[in-house]
Amino acid sequence: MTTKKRKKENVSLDRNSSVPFFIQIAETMKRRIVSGQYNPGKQLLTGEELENEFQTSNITIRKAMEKLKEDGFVERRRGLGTTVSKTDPAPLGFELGTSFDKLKEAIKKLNTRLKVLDITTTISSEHVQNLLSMGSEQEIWQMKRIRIYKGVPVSYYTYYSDPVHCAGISKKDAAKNDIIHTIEQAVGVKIRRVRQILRSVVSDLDISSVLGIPFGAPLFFSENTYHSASGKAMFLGQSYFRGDMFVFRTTSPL
Amino acid sequence: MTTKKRKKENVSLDRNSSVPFFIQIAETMKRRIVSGQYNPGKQLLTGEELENEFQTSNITIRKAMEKLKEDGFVERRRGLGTTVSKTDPAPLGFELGTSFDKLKEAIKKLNTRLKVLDITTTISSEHVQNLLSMGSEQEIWQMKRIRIYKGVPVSYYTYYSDPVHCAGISKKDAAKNDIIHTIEQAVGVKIRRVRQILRSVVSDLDISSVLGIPFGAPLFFSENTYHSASGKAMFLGQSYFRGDMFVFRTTSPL
DNA sequence: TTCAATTGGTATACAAGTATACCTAAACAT
DNA sequence: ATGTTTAGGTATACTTGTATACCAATTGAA
Repeated sequence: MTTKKRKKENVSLDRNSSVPFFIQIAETMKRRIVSGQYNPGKQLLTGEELENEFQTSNITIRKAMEKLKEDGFVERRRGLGTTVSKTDPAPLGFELGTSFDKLKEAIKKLNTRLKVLDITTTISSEHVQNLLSMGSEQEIWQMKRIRIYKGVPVSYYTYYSDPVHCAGISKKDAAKNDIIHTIEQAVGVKIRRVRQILRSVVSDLDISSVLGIPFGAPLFFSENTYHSASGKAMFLGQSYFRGDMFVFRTTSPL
Repeated sequence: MTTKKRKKENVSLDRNSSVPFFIQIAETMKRRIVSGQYNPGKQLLTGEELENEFQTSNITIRKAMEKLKEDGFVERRRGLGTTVSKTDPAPLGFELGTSFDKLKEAIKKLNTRLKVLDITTTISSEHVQNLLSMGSEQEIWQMKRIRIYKGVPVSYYTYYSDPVHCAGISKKDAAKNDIIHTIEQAVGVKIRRVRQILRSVVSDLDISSVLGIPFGAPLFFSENTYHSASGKAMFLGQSYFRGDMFVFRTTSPL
């Protein structure tokens, strides 16, 4: 064996993961390619080097590269090697502002429609009860809807509020873009402050089913509480945004 | 067969996923539990119901429930059923503001230290070159570092800039919290505007290795460009934040 | 032509995930 | 006591992912 290539060797497979090695490798290489770590025009990355880097076998590497080939990221030719073909980063996306008012404004501009999935009143979780300062055995009004862009669901919303005010909200009302306005009118109180938290999470089967995305796909999770002037939380919204379709953008003067 | 329980049946396994069914189910149930969809005190969710809901077999459901049991979310007793035990949501976390200045401020308050992984100059990707308006064959200065909290890496940063200004930046300088200040001094220009985009992504092997998290774990990816008064991008930062440890929070008056 | 490099493939072996079908054990109500 | 409900388990069979150790085919250079 000739010592021609330096070892890299700080990356290793996740042997606790249930995700097959060849998928782990394919995804990792995909990100390296789209982030420009390999010269797109030509050459690079031989099977043997990859076997060494990821400490795995012929077959596993070949399966990984087959997947990259299927997905159109590389071409492979006997005797020549593997060449990077496409280097496209993300496909399409919506850009949203991070502060609530900008988010709302940005979302209005999108050419999307809303579909109400259901409106119910149930006993809800402690977490929701606490956020809305409601009693533990009290029923709560709950509305679920999705946002659809070109026939594709892109985000999923659940809203909670006091049933005594919201019982009269119709499916038609609930399908309107400006849900806060609808609620304000139902509750009879002006919303003066919104508290928003934003998390990065992955999709489980419930969300995958609604949004039609794979299990484990990245998501933004946003939880908003809407407060009256007196500071009381009137209304709670939980939203999931497809990570492959949404980007939050801000420009800050320093 | 008695028709005692209504069908739910809109959720289905992701049969294209490489993640085993029992993991998909366990993760889905975990989220249902922590989001309070099952009464924590007692009862609920029998094996047969789950077999029906997820359209799978005895063994698969049992493996899923074993996993939930291992993770401490349920207890199972023969003849009685499965009871929800803990309902803890997320463990610990940092709260960051979404706008850049708030983020910077929030991060300073954290009791963390920075470790510089390496400083190099290389040919970088088209994407980085474009953002910094540099020539395609031009070398670029690159610095990688991680933020460590109680011995655990929590975020991973890569910075790019023009090598003619940054060549003199030492590892010690690079380990300082206020990297913008360091760069400003090196480049000799005041930064006046920051453009930030925030994405939700999942970890690949490269990031998993650095942050010590599982493959597929959720992450925030933030890309910041730092502009001078003239509008020129002087500096580029790419950051990954552990999704299980960071929350972005804003409060907006309406 | 010959050789080295590189992708592609075969054979064998083992482990894990899953399905089907059936059986066992504990708890409780009647 | 008996039966129902529910978790736990067995047996068999199939598929997929992976490792090891080979071999085959293509390309280009010496």
